[in-house]
Amino acid sequence: MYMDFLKEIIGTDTKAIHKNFKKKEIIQKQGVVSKNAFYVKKGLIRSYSIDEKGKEHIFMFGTEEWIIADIESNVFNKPTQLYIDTIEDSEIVIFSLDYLKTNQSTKEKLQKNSKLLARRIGSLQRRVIQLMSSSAKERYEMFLETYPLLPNRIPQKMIASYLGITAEALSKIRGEL
Amino acid sequence: MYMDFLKEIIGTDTKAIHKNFKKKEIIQKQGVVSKNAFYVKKGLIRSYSIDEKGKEHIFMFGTEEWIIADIESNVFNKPTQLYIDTIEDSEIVIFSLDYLKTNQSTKEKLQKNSKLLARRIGSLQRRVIQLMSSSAKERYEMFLETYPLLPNRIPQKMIASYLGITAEALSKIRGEL
DNA sequence: TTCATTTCTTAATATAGATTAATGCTAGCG
DNA sequence: CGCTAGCATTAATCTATATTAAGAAATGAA
Repeated sequence: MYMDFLKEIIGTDTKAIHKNFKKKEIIQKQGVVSKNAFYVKKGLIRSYSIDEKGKEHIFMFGTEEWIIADIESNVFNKPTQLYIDTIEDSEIVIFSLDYLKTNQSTKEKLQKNSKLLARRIGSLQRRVIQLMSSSAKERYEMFLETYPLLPNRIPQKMIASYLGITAEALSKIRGEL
Repeated sequence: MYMDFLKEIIGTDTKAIHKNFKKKEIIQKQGVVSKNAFYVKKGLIRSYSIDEKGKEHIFMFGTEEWIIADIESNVFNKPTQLYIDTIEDSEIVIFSLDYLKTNQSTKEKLQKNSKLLARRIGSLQRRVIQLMSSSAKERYEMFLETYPLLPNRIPQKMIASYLGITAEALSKIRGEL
C-alpha cells in the first residue's frame, strides 16, 4: 500500500541507498537526529526505546513494504528516542526525508505524504486507546489478528515487549489459548 | 504555535464556522465519518472513546489554541472512534479538512500541514512509549510537567481517565505526593 | 558434534492498580 | 435556600501482571 508512494520517492531520490544488514545489526541509535527513513524491501526490523531501568520497549515492527522512521525527530531536529535494528537479515532502502523540508517536492508528493502521516496517526491512536482499555490477553489476540504472519518470525519475548508485558506473562496467556 | 498555520487556514477558508458551546455539549459523536477539525479559541474540550464495558478513555484534551480532530477518520473516510465534547463553555472554530484532499491547497500549506502531523505523531509516539514503560505515578508526574495549567480546570476523574487509571488510584497517588 | 548462551515455560511470591463500598464534599437545580 | 446527584477520598479486598527462580528447549559458536 505504501508502494506507489515509495516508487516515486525512491525512484526519483538519487540519494536512496540500498543496503544489506545481517540479523541483529543496529541501523539507528537512540540520541541521534534522525535524517532518514528505512524502507524494508526484505526482512524484518524493529524500532524500540530503552528506559532508565534498561528495559526494552518495542515501538513497532517493520516487515516487507513497511517504512520505519522517526518522523518527529526528523522534522523538528530532535534527537530520536528510538533504536532501530534488524530481527532477520534484511535488505533496506535508506532514503533521506529532506524532501519534506525543501521546496523541491511536488504537491502530489506532499499530499501523498500527508496521507501516510495520517495513516500512521490512526494506527498510533488505536494503539493508545488499546493500551488504555484492553487486557494483555485482549491485546495479544488483537496483535494476532492484525499481524497474522508476524508471530512465526518474531521471538516471544519481543512480542511481549511490543504488547507491554513480560515474556512470562505472555507465556501464561499462550498456555490459556 | 499552531496559530500561524491556523490564520492561513481559517483566514482563507470561507467555510470555517465560529460556534459557541455550553459545558458538556457534544461536538462530535463516535461512529460518524469525521469531516472537520475543531480549533479551540477559548475553553476546554476533550476527545474520548467508550469501550464495550461502557468505560470512557480520554484520548486528548484540547485547550486554547489546540486543534482536536480525528485525522485518520477524515483522510480515509472511516467512522471515528472518538467522541468530542466540551469540559468548559467553549468557543470553537470548526473548519473542513477537505483542503487536504483537493488540489486547492498551496505547497506551503501542505508543508505546514505535514509539520503539524509530524508533531502529532511525535506526541503519540511518546504517549505509547510512556504507557508501556512508566507507572501510574510517573505518568501523573509527567502529565503535571507537560500541562502545568490544566489540572486546575479538569476534574480528577478525567485526569485519571487520560492516564489510564481509576479515580481511586489517582487519589491515592495524589495523597502520596 | 558438543558446549555455552539465549529463549521459553512453569511455579511461587509480591505488588500495582482495580473493584467495591462507605463517607463527606460540592455544585447545580428546584 | 435546601436537596440531590455527581465528585473526591479512604479503606478493605481482589486480580492481573511483575518479579524471582529454576529447569527445559532451542539456537549458535567452536
